[in-house]
Parts: sequence; C-alpha cells; structure tokens
Amino acid sequence: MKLSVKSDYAARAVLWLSRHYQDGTARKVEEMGIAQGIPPKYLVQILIELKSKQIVKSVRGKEGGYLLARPPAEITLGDVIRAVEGEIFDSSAMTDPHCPTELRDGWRRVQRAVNEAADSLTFQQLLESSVEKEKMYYI
Amino acid sequence: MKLSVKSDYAARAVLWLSRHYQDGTARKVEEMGIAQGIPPKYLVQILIELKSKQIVKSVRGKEGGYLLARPPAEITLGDVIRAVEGEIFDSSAMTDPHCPTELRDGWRRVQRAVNEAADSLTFQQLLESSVEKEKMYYI
DNA sequence: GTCGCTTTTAACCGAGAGTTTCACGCGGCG
DNA sequence: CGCCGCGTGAAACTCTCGGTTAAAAGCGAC
Repeated sequence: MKLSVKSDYAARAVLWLSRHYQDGTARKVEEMGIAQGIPPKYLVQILIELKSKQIVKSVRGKEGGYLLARPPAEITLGDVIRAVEGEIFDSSAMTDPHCPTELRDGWRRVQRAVNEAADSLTFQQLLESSVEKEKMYYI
Repeated sequence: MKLSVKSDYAARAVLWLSRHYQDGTARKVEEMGIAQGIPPKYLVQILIELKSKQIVKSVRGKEGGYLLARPPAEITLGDVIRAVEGEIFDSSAMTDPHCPTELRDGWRRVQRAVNEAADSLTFQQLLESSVEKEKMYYI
C-alpha cells in the first residue's frame, strides 16, 4: 500500500500556494513546478483536477496562474488526496463478494482511521507546524 | 492509495486458517484457494511469505498443508499486511528531498494512524465480530 | 484585431509493478 | 519406493502510473 506521487505532488502544490495565500495574486505553474521539484507538464494535470474539486482557482492570460480557492485553514490533506485519487484507501476487497464480511469490516475500520487522520489535518496547521519548528531553534 | 489484492488475499487466508485453528490440523492450499476465491498458484507464493514472517507454518508430504504459527489473538492485520507488502503506507515523499519537511510530517502522521489501526485489530477480534453479528439476528 | 502569454483539454506512450500461470525439483508419509 | 503436495523461479500477461506532446482557447496589451 503506497501513496502515489501524484498525491504528494498535489499536497506540495497546495502547501506552496498556501504560503502565498496572503497576497492573493496568482502564481504560474512553471514557477511552482520548479520550486517544488515537480515536472511542470505533469503538474498541470494535477492542478486541473484540484480546480474541478474547488480547491484552487485559475486566472488566464498574462499574469495568470493559480491560487487557492479558499483559506488554508479550510483545506485538509484528505480533501487534496481525494481530489486526485478517488477514495483514500480503496480496495478490491470492498466489492469482491468472495471477501468475507468480517474482513471487509476490518478494512473499513482502517479506512475510517486513515480518513479521519487525513481530514483532521489542515494546511494551515502544516504551515504553523513549520514556524513551530523555527521557534524550537530559539531555545 | 489502494490496497493490493495480495494483502487482501493474505488476510483472507489467515482469517480462514484462524477459523480452523482449533483442530490443529494442516489444510491444503488448494482447498483454501477454492474456498476463498484465490488463485491457488498465487496463494502459494503469498503463504511462503507469510511463513517466512512466522505467521503460518507448513507441513509437507501427504496430508500436508498450512496452519497458523500462533493463535489468532496474537496476529494482527498489520502483521499480515507488512508481511506481504513492505511498510504499510510507503511514499516516495518520505525520501524525496524536494518534499518540504512540514508535509513529510503530515504524511508520517497519517502513516502512524493507519499503522495503529491495523495493529490494533487481531484476527481473534475479526472472528468474534462475525459471531457478534449472528447474535444480532436473535434480537 | 492580433500578438504573446497563459491555462485547458485530450490523446498518447514507455516503463514498471502487480497478477497469474507454468514447469519442475524436493520432502515427507504410507 | 511411490505418491502427493509444498517450494521456487521464471515466463506471460495485464494494467496503472508517471510523464510527454500537441492543439485549442482565454485574457490583456498594443
């Protein structure tokens, strides 16, 4: 069970946009891609999916680019993952009739756990966790 | 993020062996495969991995087969998944230096959540959850 | 209007992992 | 010794992921 790079890329992009959320100005895909080590041509696809799920907005033309559709505090890690991947923690077991129901309940239980964990983590918190760390250095 | 069928198969196999744990007699892989809807030839490979992780034992020769290496109460869902897949919830983000540390901490957090969920679920509990359900019918 | 900059969309492709099957060697029980 | 079922490696097959290409279209400036 491994997380796709796509989800990681998406999260990086949103986190990066979160850092620039204050100024309310759009950022170009290319800039974002280079800054975060993401192939820009690939990043485009991801951003489009994020846009269709109302997580980011876009403006066209010169001085165009992307920006968050809502404040970082209202975007959770779960939102982003679900946007690019379907349901977090999918499994063929969920639909396979051969899978015993007891086991399916088990899978659902860990599924719920990962969902709760991902949904209780906003990008605002991620930002603050970084400044939290900087404070540590002052001690 | 999706669970491989392999993990599902492994869990089904262990659950099935758990049901027959009492009699302490070995069960053939063919029987198990057919009963659980798992390609027997594939199941063999899975069982070998489970055996190398001390989750099941095997006996050879006629009347040979597989049985649990320890009671169902001492086998967790996490044990089984880790046996056939490496670490549960792996991600390239964990090692990629381009991934911001704040985000990496986020990933680790959900990783911990899924690990705890999987480790706190023993096959004994899964078995009991099924009889639990039968009791529901008596109401 | 049109030129240059950007996003948007769809189609495409290579690589690699996951799944499944095959063939054959080996080990123990009767 | 002979049978039966585990043990193991490798071949074939499928499918998704990661990434690229190219064309279409919106927006602003001149």
